[in-house]
Amino acid sequence: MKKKICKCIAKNLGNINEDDLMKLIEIPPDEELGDFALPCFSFAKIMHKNPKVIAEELKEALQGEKQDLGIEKIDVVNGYLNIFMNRVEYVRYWVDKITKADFGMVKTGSGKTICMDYSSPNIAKNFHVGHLRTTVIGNSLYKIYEKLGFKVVRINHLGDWGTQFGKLIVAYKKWSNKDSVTEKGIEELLRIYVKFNQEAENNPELIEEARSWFIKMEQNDEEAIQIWKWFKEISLLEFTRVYELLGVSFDSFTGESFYRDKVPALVEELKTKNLLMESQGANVIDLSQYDMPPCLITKSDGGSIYHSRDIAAVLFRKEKYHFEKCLYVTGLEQSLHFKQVFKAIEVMGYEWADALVHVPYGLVSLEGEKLSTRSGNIIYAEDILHEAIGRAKSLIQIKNPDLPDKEEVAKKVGVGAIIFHDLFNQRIKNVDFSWEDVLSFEGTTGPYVQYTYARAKSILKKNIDEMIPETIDFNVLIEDTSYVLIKALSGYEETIIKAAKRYEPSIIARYLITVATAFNKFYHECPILQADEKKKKARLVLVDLTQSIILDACSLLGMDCPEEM
RNA sequence: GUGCUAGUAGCUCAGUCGGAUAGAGCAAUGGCCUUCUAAGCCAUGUGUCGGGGGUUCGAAUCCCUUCUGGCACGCCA
Repeated sequence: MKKKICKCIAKNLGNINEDDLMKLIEIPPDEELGDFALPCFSFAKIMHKNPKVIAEELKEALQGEKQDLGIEKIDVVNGYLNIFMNRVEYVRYWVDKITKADFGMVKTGSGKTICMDYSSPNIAKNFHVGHLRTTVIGNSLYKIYEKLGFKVVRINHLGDWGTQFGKLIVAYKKWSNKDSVTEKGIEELLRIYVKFNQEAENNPELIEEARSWFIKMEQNDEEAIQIWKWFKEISLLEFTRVYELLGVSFDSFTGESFYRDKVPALVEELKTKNLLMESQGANVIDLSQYDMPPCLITKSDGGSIYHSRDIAAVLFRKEKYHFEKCLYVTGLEQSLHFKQVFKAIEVMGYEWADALVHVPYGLVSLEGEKLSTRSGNIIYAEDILHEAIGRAKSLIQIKNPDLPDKEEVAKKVGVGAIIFHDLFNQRIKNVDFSWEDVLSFEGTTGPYVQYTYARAKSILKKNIDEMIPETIDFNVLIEDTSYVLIKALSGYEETIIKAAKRYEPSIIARYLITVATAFNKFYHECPILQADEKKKKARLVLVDLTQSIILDACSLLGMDCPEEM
């Protein structure tokens, strides 16, 4: 619709092309100012005319083609050309489009592959609020890209290799035993890890001992590997519980350890390409000409480090998956690390280096303090989820005690609240964790959206015999409240594309609020069951479209919607 | 010190490839359940868009500068 209008305007303006016009045309801030608007100020200079005059001339020029373009009325206000669409035509167009399979969207991904590295918790540590963010953001981006027709490879790049396991082995041998770890699991691992760090402050020899155990691991020492494997299994058990609650899964769990035997080949390649430099006993890639600190490849003790493992990992992924793009959903604090890794790939001569994207998110703190396992200033993902589910359960008890499947609904609502809360603001914002915010179920929250869905579903259920009619009277849907709702629904495809382009699930979350708000107003003002047949039929179609878009958009966030709540 | 990042209503934030009176939610106050789920709807108030320059017909948005918070700057990840 917009395109057709642009074409016509371009024809009349002469020296402006259609694409530029598409960008200029905007949606007015107010319903009373029409459906589309063209500010004519930029033409004033070129044409040496008053913008008002230009707008008037355009208005005249378009008069003849109004009907053809589906335009109802054209106004000129303050140098703006305000275009009012014929509502019946507009409504018909969008209802037709959205009713089609997948809301009539175009699959732009055309099967290309995107690798996504997210969640990636560290073994032997608890899964906390911070991990929740990368997991939920990553999962949503996966759904969004899949929706657009990309093939996404979900990689959980487990933090399962590194000096910390040397520490853990030392700590295990000194302060724990098989039975305690078997019994208490990750909790025990955490306890001895914390103890190690405390002891090491006064006893640096412990660090040396830990380093040598890690070297043993890198040399495939049987005892070291056995303990490490055991710790890994214990950790995965806990992570799996959280993933199941969240409804998140992965295609690959190849973590850092998987790349340990691939680092030597990388070192060779770097040597051949004359990129490796010795510095203070370690091997580095000098990046000073790019104003970056050097990128560490091997430590002075010969061990690999996360830079080199990340480089080895991306080379492997490119080889295996032939990705079009590779995303890393990690904290903003790792920006420099990824800049270095990406630059390393570039200087190694791989022209696809620009396919690597760091998708950063802000830091989570607790009462203004950094999260820290050691000081106990920490909140675990599982606790948050269970707390929210409990909250949902008690609300159901009050608001809808006769509801069947209370447990199931409480789970969907509680988890939905957490996911939505985590995705509602831009990724980059720092978050100071607050129970009050997380457990809020009113206003711009997940439960609000789910509630809206349940309302819509409930209406439809009461009209099972009232099949959604093929032909409806679109005139019913042109009054303001319905029209605003349809306009909101019509923005779905654009919203998904924007969210994908900016790697920003919050755009979907905000969109859902817009749709839900428009629907709740419609719900309040336009009776359906009591309306006459003509109105009832048309409104039911609108309820059905709204319901299906809410459900679909929620799924893009990784959120479930109960049919009743 | 260098770099990255954020600064918009009392609080949490949208809006930032320049455009019409800067918008939501929370909190506060008042109204709406004999009508489709009140986890809802409606109404009311709040702004040096961190400060200062500049570009422009027009700046929260672009450029410069400055202040404040968060973070990162080689043998942890």
